[in-house]
Amino acid sequence: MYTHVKSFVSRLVDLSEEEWQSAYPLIEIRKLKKGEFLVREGDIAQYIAFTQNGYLRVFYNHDGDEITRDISPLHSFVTALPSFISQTPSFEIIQAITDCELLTIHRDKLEKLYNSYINWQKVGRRVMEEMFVDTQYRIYAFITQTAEVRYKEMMKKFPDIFLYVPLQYIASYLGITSQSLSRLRKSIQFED
Amino acid sequence: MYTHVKSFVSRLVDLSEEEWQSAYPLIEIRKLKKGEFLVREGDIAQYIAFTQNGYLRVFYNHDGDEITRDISPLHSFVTALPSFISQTPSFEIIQAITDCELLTIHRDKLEKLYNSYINWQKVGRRVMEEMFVDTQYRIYAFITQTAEVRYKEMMKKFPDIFLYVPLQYIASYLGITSQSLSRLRKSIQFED
DNA sequence: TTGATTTTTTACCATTTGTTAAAAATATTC
DNA sequence: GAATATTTTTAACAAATGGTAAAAAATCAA
Repeated sequence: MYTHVKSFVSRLVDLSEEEWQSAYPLIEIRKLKKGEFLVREGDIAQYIAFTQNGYLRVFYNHDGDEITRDISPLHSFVTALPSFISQTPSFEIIQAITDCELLTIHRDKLEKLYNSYINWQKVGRRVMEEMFVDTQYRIYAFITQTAEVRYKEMMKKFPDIFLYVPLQYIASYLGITSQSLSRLRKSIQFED
Repeated sequence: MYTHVKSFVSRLVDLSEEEWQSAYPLIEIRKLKKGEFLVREGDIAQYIAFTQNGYLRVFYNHDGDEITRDISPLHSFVTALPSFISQTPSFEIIQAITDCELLTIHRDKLEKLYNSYINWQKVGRRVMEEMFVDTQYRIYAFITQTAEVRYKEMMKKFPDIFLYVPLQYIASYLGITSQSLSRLRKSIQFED
């Protein structure tokens, strides 16, 4: 049940059995059908989710376009952080790209867990550090790489995502239009 | 002395006088002349810095080009995080753009502080959350905005940086060449 | 399966940004 | 202050990506 989240967290902080036991009762399992929403625009994000199964995308509406900030890798944490932190209405939307099974924890319960165990507080910090570093690398990619290189790197890093996620979302994640991605894919086709 | 860092941290977590007192002895003041380095390529980042005064840039060498990932706003935390976290040689370089006065804390002492006070652990988490959210906004900007808009937004948000920081670093931060920035500035000149 | 809807591809032209090289402006050093 | 080095600007052309429109392909729903 908790295998994936345990191995994710254990990589960052070594938690005692007691610390784990105190967390389990706080976790709620939530299933989303493809297309369903975890957070709608204007909602206050109450949950952080771990993707036990399936893929989520985080996006927002920008002049009628949906801008994809994130496509969650399998077995990773996802939330609309600006809303989750400050409990303000979310501009970010979280939607299931495929059927999903999520382990979620409510903000208030997480806060309590953080305040009861210094090690859980540490998990929160370490997870954030990792997410920050990942995002930094993505910024470096935007500065130094063409869309073609970003696309190829993404295929290498997340091959599974390409099996399940519509290209239009991938295009937006890469910072280009779906037409540009299509052209780019065509030109790659003839390379090898 | 600690006014700026205290107001930065207090915005995130409410710390007791005792918690502050335990932190002060760990802080080392470090002055850098313009051009000096806080972290060199290959160093292991041992310190996190708070810019009491002056501006730092974080960059790395990419095929002979210096790619600027960050120009630190006044009164903010700076470190080469990938190296700092994992204590591996840093590809990121931190250099003083102007004369700087930094409040620094050594990694081991910070780790001890984190492990002694749940509230300091919380500060670490909250700082990371903020940095992550800021970086997300920057990614949104890369996806949705032209370099011209990114430049204008940057001028609005950090007008002081333009007084002290060479344009070539700003260009790199914006993800364009200094030639493009120059052209862009010229075209803006005649708008109003 | 068929018809409707959504997604992806194609094509053409416009815009943005990169590349290279040189000139001009500014800062640094002796 | 003159000489040198560095930074910024300019220009012409090249490459990458966007915008628009429409067709083709794939997917979904009745």
